[in-house]
Amino acid sequence: MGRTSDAKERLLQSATDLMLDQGFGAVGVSELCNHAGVKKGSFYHFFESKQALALEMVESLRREHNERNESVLIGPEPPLERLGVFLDGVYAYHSESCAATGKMLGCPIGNLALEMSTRDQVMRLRLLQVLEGQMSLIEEVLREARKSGDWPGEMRPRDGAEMVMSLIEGKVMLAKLRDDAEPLKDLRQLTFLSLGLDPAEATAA
Amino acid sequence: MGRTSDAKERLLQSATDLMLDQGFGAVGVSELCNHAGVKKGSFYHFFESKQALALEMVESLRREHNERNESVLIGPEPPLERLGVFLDGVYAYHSESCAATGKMLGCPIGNLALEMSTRDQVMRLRLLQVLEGQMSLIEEVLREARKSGDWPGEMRPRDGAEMVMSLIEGKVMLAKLRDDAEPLKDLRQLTFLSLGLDPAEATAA
DNA sequence: AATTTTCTTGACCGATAAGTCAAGAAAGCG
DNA sequence: CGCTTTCTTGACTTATCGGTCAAGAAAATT
Repeated sequence: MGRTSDAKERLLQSATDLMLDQGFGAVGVSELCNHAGVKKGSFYHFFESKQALALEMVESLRREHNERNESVLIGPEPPLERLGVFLDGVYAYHSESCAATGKMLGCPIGNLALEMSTRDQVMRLRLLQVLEGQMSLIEEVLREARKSGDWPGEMRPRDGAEMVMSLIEGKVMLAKLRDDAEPLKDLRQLTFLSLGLDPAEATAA
Repeated sequence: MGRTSDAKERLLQSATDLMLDQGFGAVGVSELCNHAGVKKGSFYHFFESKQALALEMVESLRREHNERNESVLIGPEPPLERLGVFLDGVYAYHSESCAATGKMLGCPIGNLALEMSTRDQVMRLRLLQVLEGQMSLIEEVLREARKSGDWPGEMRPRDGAEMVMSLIEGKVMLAKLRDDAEPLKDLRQLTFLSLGLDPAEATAA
């Protein structure tokens, strides 16, 4: 019933394009509308506020993120191999987006987190959810690696997952500050070393 | 010659108070002036732009940061003990500022880095300088630890320093997303484990 | 005391911010 | 076809943004 439109999808796409680069605050509603080829009135037909748009954007980021991560981190392969592929994927992602845009954009979640989480509790909790979801996947991988004997030591899988996540976010921040994705190239090796694993051996396992 | 004033210092102080909480973009010049008890005309007498103010703020952050870090990371104590004290200091800092403000503000440098570094190259390079300075100190500590035999293994001090820094920034981000400084409590232990050290033993060393 | 320099004040600028609204156009449905 | 619902349009509001300016007040210098 009624007219159909893909304006909402275009707005969400423009939001990810612009806000992941410049941040939430630096992108105006008008700018967003221009980029999407939509008039401001239509914007407020689909979203009750700029914040609401951002929340939907995060939700779609979460879905996308989660889908990709699950497809990599869950599977029949040995757990540490899955983790390695995941870590290489982080480098590949940033390397490609860096080459495509000419800028090192950084982590979509991390960027929004540091910009907004002291000012917007709803947003903070959503972003936390995304990160916790990702950590849970890593935790499960580490749990399996412990069980299969691939990951010796006494570090708890939960703590290990937090460590891996922190290492990723920290390194991505460094890469962004250097405007260069190359610092992420050794993410796999660095992470494996931090977990107390021999990278060469763990990859072969 | 001419009138004297501490308005500039008050403005810089207000800037750290407000921008470290809300970010650069979210704090207006007027808000800044109100907080400092200074009229806008005076603001532009001392700073040629809002960006210039922010750059001076970063410079003062750098000095303060560096002073504190040098006093902890350089000294006659065993290198790993110094590193341990430094890491505990990170927790202490955030724990106190969190208790004082009721909010987990996160890393001053990291916050500005993710907000501004894709939009302002000058700011990006300044912030990078601060982080590189901090990493150099850690690198030197690791170099000494390697030399004295306290830190075995083949990880290069430079890579170790990057790892430690990434771990800190990543964990601080997580703490900020959780609005709680407690995740930083085990920063020392976690870092030592990542470096391939037994935390208990390294502390005793 | 007179001069000169520095700082302060408050009114003001154009631009842009997020958000509103009423009227019209397009499509789906009976 | 004709009705109804959904989407689009563009003009509009109010507030705030970063920044300017000219004139005056205060202090240091001579």
